[in-house]
Amino acid sequence: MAEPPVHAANPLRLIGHAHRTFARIVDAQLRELGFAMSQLPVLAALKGTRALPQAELARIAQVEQPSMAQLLNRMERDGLVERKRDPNDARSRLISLTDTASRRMHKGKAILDATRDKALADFSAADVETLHALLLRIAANLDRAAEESRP
Amino acid sequence: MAEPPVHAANPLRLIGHAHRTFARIVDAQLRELGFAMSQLPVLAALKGTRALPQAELARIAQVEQPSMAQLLNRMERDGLVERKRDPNDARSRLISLTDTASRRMHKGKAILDATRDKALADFSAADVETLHALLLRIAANLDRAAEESRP
DNA sequence: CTAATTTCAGCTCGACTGACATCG
DNA sequence: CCGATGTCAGTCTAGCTGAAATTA
Repeated sequence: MAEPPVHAANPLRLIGHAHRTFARIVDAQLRELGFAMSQLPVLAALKGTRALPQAELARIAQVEQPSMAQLLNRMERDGLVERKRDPNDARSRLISLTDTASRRMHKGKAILDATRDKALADFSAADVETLHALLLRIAANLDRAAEESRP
Repeated sequence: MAEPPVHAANPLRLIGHAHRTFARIVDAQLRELGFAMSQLPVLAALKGTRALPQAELARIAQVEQPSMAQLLNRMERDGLVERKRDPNDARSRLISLTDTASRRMHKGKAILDATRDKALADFSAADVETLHALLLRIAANLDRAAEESRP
């Protein structure tokens, strides 16, 4: 007994497993392009608009600010983004995409979408809608819980 | 414009966000007890049964073997588990809980369950069932996709 | 003086690769 | 001797917290 994986009625465990597997598949394919999954929200946010400060990117990607700083360090190292001093605020540095990142990013998006489609292969439109609605409720509940514990 | 988080019709992004938020909340509370969320599957698997080899724990917790080895290193360092040589197989070492871990783990489980209940606060039993079924399908699709890319 | 922005240091968790030992 | 199995060692992402430095 107690042999099968212990999902035991906890959807949150399944959520974690799905997330890790998805990231593993996507990252393996993106690596050949010099990208990573975590970078895609940054690329998408910067594509087509003006340069943005680090804190704004952290807010958009929904990660903590130091996590975004580390991510941008790697992206700068890999030639995907540039940091330029903000002429109006010496504390701030504005992030913008390099040309190569700008040119290559649509391929990354395609990989992400293709893998998402595999994950949802046998889903009807109604299934996707149902799942999305349930996940939105969970996310809202958790965001509220997180906010309550750190006021 | 372009202000809202970019969930943009991708349930996998919502899954990632839910997973991180959940882990952050649970870990913050478990830290006060000297636990971490990732350790709970190990504690649960070892509670009440015989000692198990590392590879078996990795299978149960659904992480790769080196990840489990690292996790057990930290748990051994913190006095939660012990490794003893397997008398029947000199390659293998059997993992078992220490008394203190055994005594404290129910509190950890309680925290996990309480946070799960917050996440699913407004869910009916049918909602939970529906979500679970949808997630199982996604997990199966992704596991298949992962297996195909690494044969 | 206070608040905002970024940076730095240190930690956990997970993945991967490659090596090594041992079993059958 | 050989293939399979169990473990270990090293490196890399990606996230977190907490604290310091700079400047508005």
